[in-house]
Amino acid sequence: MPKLGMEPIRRAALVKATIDEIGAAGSLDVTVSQIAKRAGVSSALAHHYFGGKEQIFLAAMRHVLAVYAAEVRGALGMAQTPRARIEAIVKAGFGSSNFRREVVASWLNFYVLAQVSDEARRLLNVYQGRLHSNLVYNLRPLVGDRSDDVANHLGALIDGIYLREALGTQVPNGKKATRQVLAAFELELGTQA
Amino acid sequence: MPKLGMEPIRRAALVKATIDEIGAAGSLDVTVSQIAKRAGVSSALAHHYFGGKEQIFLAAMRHVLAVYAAEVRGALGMAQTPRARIEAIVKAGFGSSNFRREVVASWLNFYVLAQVSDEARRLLNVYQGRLHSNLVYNLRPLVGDRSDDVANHLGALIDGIYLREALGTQVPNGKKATRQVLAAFELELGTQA
Amino acid sequence: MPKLGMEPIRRAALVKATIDEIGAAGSLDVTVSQIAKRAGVSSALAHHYFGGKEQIFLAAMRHVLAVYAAEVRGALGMAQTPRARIEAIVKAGFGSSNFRREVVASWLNFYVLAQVSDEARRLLNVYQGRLHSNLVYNLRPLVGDRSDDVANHLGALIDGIYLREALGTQVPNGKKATRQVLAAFELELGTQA
Amino acid sequence: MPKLGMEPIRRAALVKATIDEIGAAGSLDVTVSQIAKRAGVSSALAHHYFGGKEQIFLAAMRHVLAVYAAEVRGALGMAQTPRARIEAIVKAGFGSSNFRREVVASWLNFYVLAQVSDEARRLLNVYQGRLHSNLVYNLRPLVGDRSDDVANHLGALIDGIYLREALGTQVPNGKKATRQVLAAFELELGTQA
DNA sequence: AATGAATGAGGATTCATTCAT
DNA sequence: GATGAATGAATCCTCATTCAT
Repeated sequence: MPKLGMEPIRRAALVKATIDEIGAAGSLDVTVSQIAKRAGVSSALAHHYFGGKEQIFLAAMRHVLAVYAAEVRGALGMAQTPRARIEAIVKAGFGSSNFRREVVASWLNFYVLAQVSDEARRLLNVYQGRLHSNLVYNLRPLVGDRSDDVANHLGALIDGIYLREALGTQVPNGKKATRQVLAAFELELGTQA
Repeated sequence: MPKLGMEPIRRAALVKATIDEIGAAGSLDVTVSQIAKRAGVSSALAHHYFGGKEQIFLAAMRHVLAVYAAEVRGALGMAQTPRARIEAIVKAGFGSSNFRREVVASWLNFYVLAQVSDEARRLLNVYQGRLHSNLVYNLRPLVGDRSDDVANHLGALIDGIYLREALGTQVPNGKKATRQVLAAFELELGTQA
Repeated sequence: MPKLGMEPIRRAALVKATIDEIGAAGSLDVTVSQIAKRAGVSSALAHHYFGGKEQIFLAAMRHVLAVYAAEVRGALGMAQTPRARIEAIVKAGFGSSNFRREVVASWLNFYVLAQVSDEARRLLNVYQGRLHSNLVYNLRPLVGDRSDDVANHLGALIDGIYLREALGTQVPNGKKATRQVLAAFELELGTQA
Repeated sequence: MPKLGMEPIRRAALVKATIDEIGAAGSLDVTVSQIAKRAGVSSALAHHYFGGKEQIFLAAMRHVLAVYAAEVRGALGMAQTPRARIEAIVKAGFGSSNFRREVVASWLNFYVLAQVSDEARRLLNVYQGRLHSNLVYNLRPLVGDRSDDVANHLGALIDGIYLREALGTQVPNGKKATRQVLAAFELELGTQA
């Protein structure tokens, strides 16, 4: 029983299904049919709405990045001091939702996609740029001129620790990850005195 | 006219071809035929020697990790002090050979593979463990008890910076990357005083 | 906001769009969606009006034949003598409108369709029969008993020359084509003397 | 049980199957799978040897044209005088083999293909050029300067009559077709006197 | 040791057609 | 009267893999 205005609903369902399917496979080796079936529609419809497989992936990537950005924004909103905001950004990155199978898989595969797809690389750089800006802005009152360098340090450290936690043999430990980054942060602050 | 003792030569050629092909594609979406053609043999031979596609990938992964390990070993051999050895390890990771298209592609794709393939994850953990040991061992004289934490800090930072350089919009800059990690190292040393 | 009496307008638009689309593709490999989009309606409507793809094609074929028949009729109306009427028929066949991309494509594809579709073959034979009758009728005063043979000669020659002009490497030249057929006509007349 | 040197055998079988399949369908709406099945191989093999559907069609077209050319050559070889050679060319064109379902279908569809595919148009023009040369050459001793015009007349007439016989309601009649063209030939000769 | 031959399984994509609104 | 929604069935093409030689 076809209704009107189904498009946004279907698109959302397909994006969700794509992320889940990538999570289940661990890679982008996912067929449009699998995605469509998980979303409860035909593969033809997926093509109808997105135009092709690559665009489905990009939509999924956009979604993951948007969710992450929203989490960071939410965390920032509650923090009052620069220092608290830095901590909020770090914590947000290591929230348990970011260690869910499908989110990890999405990130890793987006890294791969970014090598080849201009649009994917662009999206990734936008996200990294925003994170960097946030850090720089809040670091300025604390470390002044060094805020750019420190932001690079913390930003890269977040990525590196995320990678290790995500691919380690043990269950990812967000708390420990957060602690590690904040320790580096304290270190940088200590040099100010 | 088949020669004797061709096996190791063929295997090496196929591994090399696999890495190059992954580099050219940016992903593991490479066909055995492409690999075989690049190696100058038939695809049937590739199967004959490796048994299947996954095993070809694992052999390639082993090769990349081995080359990296050799570079580190080589760099360590020339360094006399713990501090020099730490620096050598960092520098080795950011040598220009590690930023070659195909090496970057290999690493990123091995991360992806590691989610799914037990053998791949094992290989990755072995490499990370060895790197960690090296760091811990050489950090001990410098930071004592904290050597494990510091090694985690530096190890993750190396990975994170590598990722950002590899996927940035600019040409990767190994010198800058090295400087960034060593700055963090100095920071950690500074706390000793 | 549907209007009343839209049906004939829609049908005409769809027939026109079909012919144009066949012209653009050069073949019957055109989708109902393409046709419908060109006509500015939904593909569902095209089905609604015509019942299916084949019927859309047949309607287009009928249209092309009807236009051609009308051109011939128009030309005949102005000619006063049998000889002038023969010339008019020939000229009408090689008018520039008949060498438009989409008209050529229509004819060639109708030949193909005529092998398979009974209705298409019937339409084609009706057209050929009418042309033949016209020729025979007007040839009678000029060549008497031989009018049937001469009509076959001229009719086939028209088709053959049309084919060659339409598919040649050069831009079709209706004047030259006309001259060639009329030369054959004169030849046939000459034998009377 | 794979043998060596199968390629030419498979190619020939696939070309034959293509022509037959086009004949059965009456159009180029034939799937690679149908063709392959008729040739007794997998569709994958068809792609392997030809690269794609269009190339299969072109190979089939080349074959049909080559067969026709061979028939003309054969007929020409036995004729001693220019006049006999003209007659041989005409007769060859209307031999019963050329009215076989699949040959007719091939020709009609190649006309269609020639509008779109450069290679197809080229092939068709080569064939027409060769026919024309043959006619011109043998007409020269008979009609002198007019040989080019007469060749055009006869060539186009052959095509036109072929078309009408092939698409008529009655069984094609090669004898009658031949007679018709030769009558036009006599007409042209008569003007010489 | 090495390969040409061959294929089954699948995968992205297209499309005519249907249907509820 | 008209359409957006939806799909089943195909179609081209690819590819890992097998096998006889």
